[in-house]
Amino acid sequence: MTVSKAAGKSAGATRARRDAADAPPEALQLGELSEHLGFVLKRAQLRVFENFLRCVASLQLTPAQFSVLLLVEKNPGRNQTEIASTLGILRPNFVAMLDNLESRDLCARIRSTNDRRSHILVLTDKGKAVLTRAKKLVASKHEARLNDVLGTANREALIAMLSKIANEF
Amino acid sequence: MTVSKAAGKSAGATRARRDAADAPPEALQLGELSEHLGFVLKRAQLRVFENFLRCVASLQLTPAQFSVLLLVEKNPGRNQTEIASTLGILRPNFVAMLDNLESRDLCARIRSTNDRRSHILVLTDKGKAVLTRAKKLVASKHEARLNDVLGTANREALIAMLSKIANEF
DNA sequence: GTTATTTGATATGGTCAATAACAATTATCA
DNA sequence: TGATAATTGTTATTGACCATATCAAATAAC
Repeated sequence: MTVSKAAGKSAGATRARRDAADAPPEALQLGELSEHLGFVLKRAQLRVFENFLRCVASLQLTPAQFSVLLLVEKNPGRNQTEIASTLGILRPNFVAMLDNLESRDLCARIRSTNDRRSHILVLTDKGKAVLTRAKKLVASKHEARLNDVLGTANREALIAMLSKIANEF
Repeated sequence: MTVSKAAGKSAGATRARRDAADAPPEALQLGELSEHLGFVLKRAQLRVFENFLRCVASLQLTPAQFSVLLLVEKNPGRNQTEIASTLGILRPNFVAMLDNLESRDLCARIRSTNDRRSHILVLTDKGKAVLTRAKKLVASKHEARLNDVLGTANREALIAMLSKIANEF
């Protein structure tokens, strides 16, 4: 990674390595790339998810799992199809996710008495407690970091723009 | 997906379906979720990638492939390790990607005369032509759509904030 | 000149996303 | 009512990505 020769810049004509006096290899130029929305968006998203995982590492929650717990808390009495589709998760892929949360006693499936095909989702007491702790960690460590980097006003503007893109693009 | 009963809202006590006169089932409340950076960021990114794929569908380029072509064009004479690591792609995973681009005659691997371990990457003539067409499609269809949704000033502010997050978070 | 490092490549496993299909249950309607 | 269609949760399966270990060839370092 550090031995490449900058085009036409090396002192020796056919030399594979730099002399001690040579300049370090130049960093690659991103060029246009850094102006493309998709590129910066993807990179920012990866960083934010990394940071989220670190912030709630003590609770072993992924962003997706956190979203499920939040949505179930906010919408008690809904079934798997409703919760999954709201999060953009396909029903088949939601099964293993719920198996995980249920095996950790964070969430429970309850057969609906109205429609015995469906499973009503609820948070367990442990699930509520974990979610409360997770919210505190996310607010104090994760979202607070965003305020440090951007400032509160910019933070709100960013969220608004991203929501607009998610809804209107 | 449309038969669930809102908690305590249904007229009939143990009825599984709505009467024709019943209100439509309420949409789920996102609540806090829509204020969480990771959530809106991920959703925006998925929409943007979808839109990108549609805009350059005629050229059969993914965002990742477009990034590779752009970076190779901007940095002629670099090897696989350098291009891949700059894009955050691991070297093993970059091999198949290059196999694809090379099989389509968009990109070529050339054994370096300086260091015969490494492959210098260059765009073929066809690769240059495809990239030129891709840039035009992306500018006129994809990035232009962002301007329509946000306005030019906000677009630039958004890119700046996302870059800051990608670099400083 | 022997050993360590680097480059591209292969093999492999893990996590997600997407589709088809199935049993149980419920909806539709002749 | 009874036959048919649709829905719910589930399984199986596939492909796209991401990550680690390892290898042969070439080079670096001592």
